[in-house]
This record gives sequence, C-alpha cells and structure tokens, in this order.
Amino acid sequence: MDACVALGAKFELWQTAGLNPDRCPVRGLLDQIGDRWSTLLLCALAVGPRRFSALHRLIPDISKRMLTQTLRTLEVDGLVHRDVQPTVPPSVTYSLTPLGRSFAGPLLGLVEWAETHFPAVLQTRAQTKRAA
Amino acid sequence: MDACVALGAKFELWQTAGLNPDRCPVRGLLDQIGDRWSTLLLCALAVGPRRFSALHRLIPDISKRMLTQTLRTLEVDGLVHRDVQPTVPPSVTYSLTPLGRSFAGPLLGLVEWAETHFPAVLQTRAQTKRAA
DNA sequence: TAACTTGGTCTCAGATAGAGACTGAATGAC
DNA sequence: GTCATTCAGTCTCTATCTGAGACCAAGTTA
Repeated sequence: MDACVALGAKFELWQTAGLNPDRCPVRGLLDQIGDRWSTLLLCALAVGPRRFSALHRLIPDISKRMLTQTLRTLEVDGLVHRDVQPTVPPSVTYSLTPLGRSFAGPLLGLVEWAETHFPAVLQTRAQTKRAA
Repeated sequence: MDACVALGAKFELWQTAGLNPDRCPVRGLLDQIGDRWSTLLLCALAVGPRRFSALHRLIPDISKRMLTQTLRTLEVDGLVHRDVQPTVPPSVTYSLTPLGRSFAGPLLGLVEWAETHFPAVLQTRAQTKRAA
C-alpha cells in the first residue's frame, strides 16, 4: 500500500518529464532487461561465471541468436562481463559485474513475490479460462 | 552478494524442474508482466483507478491495441480489475486488485534500483558506443 | 447538422523472435 | 588417417508480434 503510493508518486514525476525513455529509468532500463531472457540469464549467472555453451545448456529453449543478443545487451548495459580467451576453439566466459550483482537484490524481491503469488495467478488464469 | 547466492540457488532449483514455464514462477510470471508496458501500466494504476482513455493519455506512445492487450493480460493474471459501466458511451475503469497492489513492493525495489543505477548504465552504454 | 467522446476492434505493414544450417580450427575416437 | 564433435557464434528464412491508424455505434455538445 505504502509502496503503492510511492510507486504512484514516481510515475507522476516521470509524467512531468514526458516519460522520455532517455530519462525515465523504467523505460530506459526495464524495457531492456525486463524481457523474457534477461532476468533468467541474470539468475543463471548469479550462480557464478558461465561459458556460452554452458548457458545454452542451462536454458535449452533460448535460441543461440537470442542468447548472443541478450548477453550483448546486458554487456552494453554493464551488467555482464564478457571475457574472451583467444584459444582455438574460442573460450568465452560471462560473469556478473558489480553492477550486475547489485541487481540481484531487487531481482530476488521480484522472484520471491513471483514464487509466493504464482499459485494465485494460476488460479485466476484458470478461472478466466473456465468462464470463457 | 548474499542476494546473488540466494538467486543462484533458486535458479538451480528451477533447473531441476526443467525450467518449465508452468511451474517456474520467473518464466510463468515475468515472461508476461516483464514486457515493455505492463510495469509502466502497473505504476500508472498505482496512483489510483483510471479509465481506458485516461491511461492512454497518461502513456501516449502505447497503441490502443497494446493497451487493450496488456490490460487484458493483467486482468487474466488477477493483477488488475476491470469495471464496466454499461452507459453510453461506455465507461470502463481499471484498478489494481489486492494482488496487484502487493506487487508494488517488489516493483518499487526494482524501480529504485533503476533510478539509482541508471546513470551508470547510461555511462557504460556511451563508452561502448565510443569504442565501436 | 456536424463534430467529438466512449472503449475498444480490425487490417495492413514493419519489426522482432525462433529454428536450424553453417563456419574453421583443434581435439578425440576408431 | 579419417570422421565426428566442440567452441562461440553468424546467417537466412519463416512465424509471430507490434504499431499506426481507420472504423464502430450511440449520445452529447456547439
């Protein structure tokens, strides 16, 4: 409730700035890392550094294309570090930067909410389906 | 760091369940509400109930199509309540459900992280652009 | 009488995501 | 010696998704 008020207040502030993606953090950041794969990848990297193919094995249903693309975005945003060893075959290791690790806190909050309320959501979804 | 470890542990647990979207909360929930508009809409509704056209005015660059669609998804997931007054012209008011309001906490955490670290991200982005 | 409001839906074009073949050099199995 | 596999991707083609904007019916306002 209190968080709700605070959130509302923030939204009204962004409003006055025209919701510009270059200035509004929600639009500028969450647009990017709030996609299907980014959060999952950040969770996977929270365990520790991983190589490209290891990540692909951990999350089998991401395509190589999206894995590359998502990791690149996270790298550009400074959340993930990409370390290339010029061996043959190449060895590329991804790890969280300090910034990326600092994101674990809020992300954990989100994940815990999701775990707590997922059953309720599933139930609501089922009810809607039944009504339809 | 500690949150990082906790997050990693959770990921490994989901792993053992095969990362099934029907069971893994991150996939089942964040896949949906982690899109471009959902979080923004939840923030807008955190202020208070709003009518369809009011939401459209608050977030001008969402298309009516996506506004409808996103609100429907949030409704199906039980985060948003849709109240239709059968007047002419119709009057439809959207508001957060208790479940939706309970999401404000974790979302606020995320937003605060975004606000704090957005400058750092912008800086990293700029550096990458310069290097390219 | 004409224009505007309500909360959408519809269609079409353009952007995006996914599936899967392909790369090139080294290593392992046979 | 030869074939298959591994590494970290890239490339192409198709399928899905998104956005822009026209359109709706009924009432209210100018």
